[in-house]
Amino acid sequence: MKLTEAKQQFILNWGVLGTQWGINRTMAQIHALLLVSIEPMSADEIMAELKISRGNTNMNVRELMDWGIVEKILKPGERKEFFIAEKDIWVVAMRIIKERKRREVEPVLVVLEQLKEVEGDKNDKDIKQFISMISDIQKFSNQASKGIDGMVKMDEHWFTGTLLKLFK
Amino acid sequence: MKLTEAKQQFILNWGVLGTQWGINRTMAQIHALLLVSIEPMSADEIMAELKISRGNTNMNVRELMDWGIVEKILKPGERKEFFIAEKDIWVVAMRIIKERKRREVEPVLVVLEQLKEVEGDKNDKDIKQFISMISDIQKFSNQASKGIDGMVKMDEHWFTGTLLKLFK
DNA sequence: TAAATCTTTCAGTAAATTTTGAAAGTTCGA
DNA sequence: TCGAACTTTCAAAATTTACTGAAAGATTTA
Repeated sequence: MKLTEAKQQFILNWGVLGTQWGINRTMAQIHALLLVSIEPMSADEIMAELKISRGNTNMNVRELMDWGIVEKILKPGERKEFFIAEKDIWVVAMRIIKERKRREVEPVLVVLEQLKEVEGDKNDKDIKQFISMISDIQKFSNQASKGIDGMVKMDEHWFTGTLLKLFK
Repeated sequence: MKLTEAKQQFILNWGVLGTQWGINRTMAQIHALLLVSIEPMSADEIMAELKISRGNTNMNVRELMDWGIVEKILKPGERKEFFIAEKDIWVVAMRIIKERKRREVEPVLVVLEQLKEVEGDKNDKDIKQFISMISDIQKFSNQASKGIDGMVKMDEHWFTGTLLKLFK
């Protein structure tokens, strides 16, 4: 398999994985494309490579920047904007996890906290079991958070150097 | 807030969270409903509660059973089938994580392994960076796996007893 | 300040996913 | 072996989500 083809395969697979985890296909593909691209890419190049529209490109690149895993850079003497992805996979993963937690999980936790204040006799069997269920979810969430924090700290230099870091 | 209302809120929120993580809304809602229901529920009861069709109910309950977090039970003398959810949140979470890994992540890892066998000079800058990117993803994936396994073992009795366990 | 070049927005369209409901399938008791 | 009670299937419809492309907005340079 040629390098170009391998990169395409990578992009395609990354797109599918994204879809399954609630991330839109194009966004995941642009991310993959930038991950395997040494040079920063312009919107036009991304459009051409993935065969998508300008609007689509713009929206998803912006979203990737919101997630903090893609950056806009300007080349001296060039009018166009170029984009690069954070190449350190560990950093990428942690940003994604933190962001998803903040955006999606935490709002639910706020609601759960409220739900615990359900009216009625706290000794009532039904109410007891409901509160206990909610508490367990909260406990789980806390444990998971701690686990992840542990992972963040886990040997910060676990990965061997790569050429990719040229862009850091 | 009344218990009934609180349960509804829980179900709704669980549904939204599911959607964001690539799980269909109804499936997440049925799961939530069974989580907060003390008694096993029949398809008819689920349909009525969530206002969904028989077909939809059937498909999603089956899917939940495939994930190993909902079980079918038969009541003696009853023709209908009833369903209960695994109530231990820790067990639920671990099943989901393991299943998603198996179904969604591992197939990608297989592809990645293949992609490392890209043709060409392994000293070529482009090829080097591509392989190194793939390797980093593999390494990350391994570390995460280990981290999760660690969590599984982490104090297996972290949670205090709940009435929910009556159904275990 | 006008024109050229590039970016952003968003209404309309397209694609993907989910849901329905009726028909077919199954099981069981009489 | 019939039919009542229930479950499963799946084509079509509904809904949700993503994408396009043209127009408006911004920025730079001449």
